Amino acid sequence: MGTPRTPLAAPPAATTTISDVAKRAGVSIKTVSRVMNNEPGVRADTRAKVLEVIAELRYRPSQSARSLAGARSFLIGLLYFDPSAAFVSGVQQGATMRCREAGYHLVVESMDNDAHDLGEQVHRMVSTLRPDGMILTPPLCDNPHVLKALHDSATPTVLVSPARQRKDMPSVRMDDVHAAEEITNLLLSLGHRRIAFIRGAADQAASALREQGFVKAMKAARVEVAPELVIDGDFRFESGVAATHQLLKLRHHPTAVFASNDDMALGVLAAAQRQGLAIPGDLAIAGFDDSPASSLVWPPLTTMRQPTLAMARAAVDLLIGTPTVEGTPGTRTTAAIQRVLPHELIVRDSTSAPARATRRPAGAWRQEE
Amino acid sequence: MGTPRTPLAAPPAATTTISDVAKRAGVSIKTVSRVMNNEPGVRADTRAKVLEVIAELRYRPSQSARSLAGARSFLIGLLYFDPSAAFVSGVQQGATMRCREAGYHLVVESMDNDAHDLGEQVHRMVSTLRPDGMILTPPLCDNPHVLKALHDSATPTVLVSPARQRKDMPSVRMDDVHAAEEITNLLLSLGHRRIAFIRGAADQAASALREQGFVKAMKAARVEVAPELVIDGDFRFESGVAATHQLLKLRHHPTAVFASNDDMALGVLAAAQRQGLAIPGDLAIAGFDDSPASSLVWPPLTTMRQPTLAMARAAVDLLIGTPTVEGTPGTRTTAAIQRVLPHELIVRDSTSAPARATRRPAGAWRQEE
DNA sequence: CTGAAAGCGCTTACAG
DNA sequence: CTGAAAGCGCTTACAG
Repeated sequence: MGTPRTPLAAPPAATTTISDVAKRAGVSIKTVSRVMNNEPGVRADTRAKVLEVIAELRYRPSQSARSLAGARSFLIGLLYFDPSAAFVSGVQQGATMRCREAGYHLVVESMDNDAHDLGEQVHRMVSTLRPDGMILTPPLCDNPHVLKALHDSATPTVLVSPARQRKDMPSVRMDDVHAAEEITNLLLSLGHRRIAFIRGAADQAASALREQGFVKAMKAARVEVAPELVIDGDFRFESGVAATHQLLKLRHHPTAVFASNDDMALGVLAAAQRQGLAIPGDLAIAGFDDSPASSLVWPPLTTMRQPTLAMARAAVDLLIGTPTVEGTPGTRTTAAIQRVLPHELIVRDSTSAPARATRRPAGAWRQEE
Repeated sequence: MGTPRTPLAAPPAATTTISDVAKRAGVSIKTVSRVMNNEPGVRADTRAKVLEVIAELRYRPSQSARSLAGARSFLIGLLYFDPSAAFVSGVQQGATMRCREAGYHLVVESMDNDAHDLGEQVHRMVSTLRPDGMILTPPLCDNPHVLKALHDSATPTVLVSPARQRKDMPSVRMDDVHAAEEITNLLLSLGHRRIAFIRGAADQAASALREQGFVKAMKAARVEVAPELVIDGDFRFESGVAATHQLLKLRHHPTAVFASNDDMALGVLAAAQRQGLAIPGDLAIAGFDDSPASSLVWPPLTTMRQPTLAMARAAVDLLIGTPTVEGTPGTRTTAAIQRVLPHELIVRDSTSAPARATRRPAGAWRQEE
């Protein structure tokens, strides 16, 4: 070791190693290692002494050394595409918190789902970092190249909200069908009968599930699902706007709209207000996601909160083998584990009973363009 | 070294090491190391041969081994608080991309700015991970405990948009004053004279700078800054709503509002529309941030795009010593480097000239509450 | 231009 | 219950 260039007069930057602790505690490095890893077979007083020295010296084992010598790297990888999604933010937030609690660290990598060498990129990351596990979010969790690279390298992987369940990888998800039913039931219970539904992007798994929930609830209530009220969308604001124009052209308007996500619901809100409709009186609107923007408009949107934080924490637990809250042993079994976490209906001001009595001709509210 | 059994046929799951490459290429591991690290002093054909074998074997050096043996860990840490902020998303996105390009990895850690043991948490992360550098975002980049822990451990650190410049840590920022001037000038050029300004949170550096820019532009245009039109806010939606109520109580309404950030501008928009004002005709609104929500409302907000991605990339470059685009050598000098990156004015539909001609009494538009 | 040796700071078998 | 030895896969000085 050369002369470490000391930045200021303060502390000598020389790092404390396991040997320093061993020497000071009067034990071998193996014993210190045992204490660090909570292994059994150390006398209580020896353990206490070692712990004391560790605290005194502020010793922290080197992740690199542990990783190189042992079987664990204490690194969890999170792969994502589409950075803007509030969904990914939540997952990351939950994962980073759980990782810290467990002494792990989260390495985040943003990858282009359409990159030609995506598999190679994943292989590179995994082989250089040797993470103890990987967490994949949509749409990466359904990308065959990503999945193959991870499978080939035998990296433990957890999928968050995947479209398809896999035999070899556990997954964590919410119940989209049931959640969509709940929203629909809310609308029904408020007295709505002509309820429009705006579909999500066709290539995303959640889209079909949410529509399924909508239809299920409508049927259960014996309310007709009018074909002209079920409109294609793509999860984007603009498609919500377009869908609204289409809906308002109908002779018989809907009194409520359930959009498959908040961005589209926001589009409905904007377009409807622009046409002079009072929300929720003339048109009740519900979204899905509880995105940040959903509470930054007036009226704030009724929506469904996804358990993103909880899903992420569960994913980490599955990876590091921590028993979860419910007592599910987080063992690395080959059986396809699938954890379903509870969602939460967020009722805000964009939904109310249809204002039949106080209904006015739409023209009275129309502003000039 | 025992009998070198050459495994060829079946794909041995054992990871490829530098020795495998060396053997196959007929050179020493040191030469492979040289090639990997782009060190000079390797004959061109030797280098080519090694590179060929590396590709053939899909060899990737172990981050742990490199880190343990050498001076670099190839890990960059990103510390953040307030996960919801679109700002942090952008920074992370830029950092993760730049890291991958440079062969580094981004370790993300979310920390509570008010944690009592924050300094200890930072120390722990740094001493166990030995990152080659850390990136701090507000408000962590101004937290004395964080700064002290990083300084003490001699970890190269770059601050993104800090309130105060430090001698020992370079920073990356945008020009808030100038950006605010630009927005104000846009409003002025549209013909507005009674322009309201909503302040940001008092404890954040950007707040004062943006107000400064507003005042500067107004003075330069010789337009009075009416005291009753400058209102306190805290960067949150609700404060935008409150400010609007206050402004609309005035006998002499403003024709335009410049809110210090988008969340507040969204509050202004919601409150104004609720009062029956036409936006932008009755009231032009401008925000700051180009948040996702800013384009998910009607009318979409005129705002200022922060160079978050570029700031993050610049931060990484400063840390890993890559020459930046502009040719600034990213050396680890002790001099306080301060990079200022260009912002971008985003003009959308929430701003227009004041509709004096078509002005109607506000009462005509007021809806019942 | 190239390589043999030492060692980074831990954990993994083993012994006792 | 505890420890001495070997080795993980690289890079750092050194030699030549």
